[in-house]
Amino acid sequence: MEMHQLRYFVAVAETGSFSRAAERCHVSQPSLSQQIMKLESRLGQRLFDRLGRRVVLTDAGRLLLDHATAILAEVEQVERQMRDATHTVQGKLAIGVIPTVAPYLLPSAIELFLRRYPEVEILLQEDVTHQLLAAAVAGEIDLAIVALPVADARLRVEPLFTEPLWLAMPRGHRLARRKRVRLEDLRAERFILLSEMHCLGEQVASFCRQREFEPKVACRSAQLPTVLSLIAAGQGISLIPEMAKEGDRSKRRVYRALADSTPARTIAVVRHRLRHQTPAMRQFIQLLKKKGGETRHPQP
Amino acid sequence: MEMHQLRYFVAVAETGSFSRAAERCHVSQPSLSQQIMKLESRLGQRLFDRLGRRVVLTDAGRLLLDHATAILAEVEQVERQMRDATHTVQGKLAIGVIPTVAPYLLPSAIELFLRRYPEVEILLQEDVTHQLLAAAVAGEIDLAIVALPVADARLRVEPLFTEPLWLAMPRGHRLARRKRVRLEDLRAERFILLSEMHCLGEQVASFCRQREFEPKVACRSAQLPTVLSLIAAGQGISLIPEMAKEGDRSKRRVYRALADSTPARTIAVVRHRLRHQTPAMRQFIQLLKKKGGETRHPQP
DNA sequence: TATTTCCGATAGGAAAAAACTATAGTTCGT
DNA sequence: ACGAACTATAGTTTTTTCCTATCGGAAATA
Repeated sequence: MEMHQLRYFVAVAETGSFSRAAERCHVSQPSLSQQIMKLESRLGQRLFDRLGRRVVLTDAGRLLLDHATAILAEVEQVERQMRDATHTVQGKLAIGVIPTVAPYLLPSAIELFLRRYPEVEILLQEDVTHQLLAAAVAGEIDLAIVALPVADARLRVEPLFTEPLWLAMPRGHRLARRKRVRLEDLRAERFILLSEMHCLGEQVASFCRQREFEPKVACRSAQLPTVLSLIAAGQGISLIPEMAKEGDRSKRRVYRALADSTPARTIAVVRHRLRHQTPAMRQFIQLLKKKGGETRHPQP
Repeated sequence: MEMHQLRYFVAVAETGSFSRAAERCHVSQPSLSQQIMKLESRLGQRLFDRLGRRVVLTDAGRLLLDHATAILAEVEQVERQMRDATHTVQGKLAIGVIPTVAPYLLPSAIELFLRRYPEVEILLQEDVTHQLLAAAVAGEIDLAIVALPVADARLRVEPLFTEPLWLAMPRGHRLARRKRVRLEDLRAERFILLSEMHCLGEQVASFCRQREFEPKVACRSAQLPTVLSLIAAGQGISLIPEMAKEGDRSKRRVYRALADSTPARTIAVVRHRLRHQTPAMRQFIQLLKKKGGETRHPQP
């Protein structure tokens, strides 16, 4: 049962004539007759009674007509939709975000985006970098928002912005009194870090190691709010991304920049190098860039 | 957009691989790849992202997948239905019947038939012979139940049964006293006939003319119940088919057979000579024959 | 009734489409 | 870096579809 056979069939049913149907379908009458006969033999049913000059549907033909018109209508609809889809921002958009970015950057970005493009359905996946990169490689998500570095030849990395990490400590901490805090001053401090799964945990640790001291780790937590709570409770200090600092409305913590060397992280969009880019993807990335540029320091 | 392209497309989407899809579809991998590419160019959209070893749907592909599976499911369904239809008594059955037969023969026949074959939908058309024959020729009805003679080379005529016409008169009529009524006795009577449109009207008139007398027509009515009422009211006599006589529960009319020559009419099924016969048609005709044979005199 | 017209089916050959084999060019895991 | 796995390309063959010409039957016309 082929599509053109259904087209010919409907044409005959509607015109009541093989000749007129052939004309309408821009084929010769014998070609059309053959295709109808082929369809009939495939279905094991006569579809038309050839009553001399007139051609009428058999009962089987009437049954087929309903389905045939439905099928052709669906085909037409999907073809139209596909043509529209070329330039329309629509469809599903699967985004992966790391947990130390998700709650600060995404809600407002998604709200803005959906207001502008209500035809898009966003599927959000929050997970650690490793998982997100695997998902991007596997094609399970359209794009991942993670922190650099990302080293995978299969992925295309596009930096969005760089934000500083702030030294966070409890209100009344000895370092909080100083105007300028140097890295050296942190040697004696106990650090509260995220678990090794989270890139931010490792970033802070490796930042310290690069400056040649091994941070004393008081505790490794699974999520940033817990880290902040522990800091407020006086259990230690940490380096906190600016977007988290700005979201922090509590008076129990204070933030200081490091005077001598500024730790920072760069947030980037990552997608599969071979993945086709839909208008929705393009627009969303553009929005993220704009949003990053507004409040933070963009970086090439 | 061809059916096999949709089949290939769904196979790739489900297996996540061109090679495995080709295997499933029993074609070579290059053939399948080409058809997918052809489909993509026809729709103006990439359907899959070829991510090295893995193949995943694009957004457009996801959209198409929904429609494609729906279309293929409908195709499969209709093919199954068509195969069943070969031997199943089902579908629509358009029947035409003349008014002097319809109310007596059809209700019980249809009820019996539908109880046996509930999958059939019967469309009843009640009209005079001329119209019914035209409808049969045009293929608008599957079969017509009319009275003979029918002279049209395009139609196939199958007699069902022959039934006598009874002389009907008002209770207390002078002829009602006689045991045997002869044709000769009718010369003086006034006849109540159906209009010329109805075959029965002409049949009675021509029956008389064949016996070489012109009936005196008191009135020509549009339907048989009216004729019966007028007879009861003493306005005249008529010749009434046996099936109408048997349906007559009134005491105000009496019926007599004609002694010398028995007028009769033969009821037949008529259908287009070239029309394909469905199981439903075959079964319905068989039922009519059986029904006719039970109560009346079948005729070859 | 004979004739013309209309229309679908058939026959045979041409064109188009889809299939295959072989192989090139990637990607990706070891 | 090598080899296995996979898709794309090239060139050819097979299958399918389409066309022209014509037949044959049915219906309208003369």
